[in-house]
Amino acid sequence: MALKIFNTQSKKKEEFQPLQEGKVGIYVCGITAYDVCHVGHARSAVVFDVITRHLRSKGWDVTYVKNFTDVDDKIIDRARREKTGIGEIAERFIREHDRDMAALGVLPPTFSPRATESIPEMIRLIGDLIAKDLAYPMDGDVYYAVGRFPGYGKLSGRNLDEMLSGARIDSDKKRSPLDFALWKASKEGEPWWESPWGRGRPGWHLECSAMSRRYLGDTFDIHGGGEDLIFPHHENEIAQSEGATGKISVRYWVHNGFVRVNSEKMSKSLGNFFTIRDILQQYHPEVLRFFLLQSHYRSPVDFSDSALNEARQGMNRIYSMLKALKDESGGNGAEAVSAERDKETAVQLETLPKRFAESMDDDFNTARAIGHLFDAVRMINAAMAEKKPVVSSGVLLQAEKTFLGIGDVLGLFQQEPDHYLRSDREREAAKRGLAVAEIEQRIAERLAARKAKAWARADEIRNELAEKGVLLRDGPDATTWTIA
RNA sequence: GGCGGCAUAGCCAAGUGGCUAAGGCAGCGGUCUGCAAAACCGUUAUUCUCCGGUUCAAAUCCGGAUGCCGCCUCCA
Repeated sequence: MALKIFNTQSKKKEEFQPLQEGKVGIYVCGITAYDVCHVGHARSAVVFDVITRHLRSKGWDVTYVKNFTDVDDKIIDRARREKTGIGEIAERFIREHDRDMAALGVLPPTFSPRATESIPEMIRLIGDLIAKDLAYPMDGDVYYAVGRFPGYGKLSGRNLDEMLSGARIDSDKKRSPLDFALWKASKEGEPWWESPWGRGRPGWHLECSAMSRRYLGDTFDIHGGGEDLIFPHHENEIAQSEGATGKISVRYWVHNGFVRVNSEKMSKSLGNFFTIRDILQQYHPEVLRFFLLQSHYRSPVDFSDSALNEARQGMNRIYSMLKALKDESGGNGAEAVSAERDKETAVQLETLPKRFAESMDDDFNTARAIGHLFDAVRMINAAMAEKKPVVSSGVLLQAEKTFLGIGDVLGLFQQEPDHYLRSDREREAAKRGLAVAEIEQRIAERLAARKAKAWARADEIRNELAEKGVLLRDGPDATTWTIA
């Protein structure tokens, strides 16, 4: 099966061929470490985590690089406000970032370079650009001469003249308003490094060119990031990298869509953001992942509590099936007769990984892939619901194995089903200020009433709990509960 | 102002020329159940924002309108 990837530059789905047989290099723009991450960052992280997992599941040896910007105006501002060093600020928020990512089940990249570790590479890159007359020093700064790079605008689909007409002048040091800083002379109290142009620090765009080249080479397979980075950040990266090397730098550009809140982009500047950790207090990390993966990575997603709750219900459906599967395979279904349903289910399960992989190969269509998953859920439930145990232990085991295998690619279903469902109940109960022990006490009372066939009493307790949002489910020998 | 994207059921969301327009959530009817819930079965868009056009054939391609969003300043 051939993998197709939508390339931002060509605006088409293209068949993906790694540069080197069996190996894939992927670079994703990470965060500027000056604050905790919000759900927008979570989307980018989860999307590229799943992309990387899928590439690996295809047998490729993936080198995944995601950087940290650890020197930047915002970091400097914050350090100043908090009367501490930029190193401390960056260190702190890198740690917070790593904590959030771990909680989200995002696998660590192969390399997580920090900008300040590649200053010599950046200085060399600037030197090459100046030598090629693509950059010019000016009073301790160095600027990229955008007009001298012929391909400028090829990623974002803009042309220089149009941009020039709308550009505003933000510095009189630049020859053209579109030129951007490769190196900034350090001002009083700012961090600096020695360079041929004096003490200063690197421009933001330069960092990614230097780091991607250092870890992945002049030309590499995939470069990713949020769609807000297309212009100017990624356009400038192309100008820098390709200007310096004369080679194509990135073969496939991949950009994820935004997380929105009430139809507006979630962002720091709008102030309409939710931090990852706040959301994870209210929802299981897999619910957040599932929510994000239910839409295609290039579409915008609208973030809301009700949307998360819908995702939560969907996850409960799958985990309930997985739990039933476990209960069943440990129980009397083990030596079942091989009925028609059994064969049907087995066939569907055999083809599920293929259908899943095909969806993923079609530009990482997780939404469709998840649809296939639910088809299988219904079938497995149907097989288990038949009166007689018509599903053989082999099929049950296969079902479990298949779901866990697919879960490895999506980063879902990693929990023990029973544990997941219990933690969901407990979390939801806590949100509503309900005590689990009290609920279970009432359920025990009701169970006693039911045994005595005191139905009125039993229903009274059930209604009382239902008013609080606690829904009961009577099993053969126990009553479980969930929250609406 | 320049450039670009999106519009599919009550809500979310796949599908980008031709089989019955996936799937989830919510709802309704049934099976099951002491009654429920869950699960299962059935059902919920003769139609894909609107108006034209191309085609034997369009949600899918083209033109126009309307609405929403993004980038052009830092931003995943």
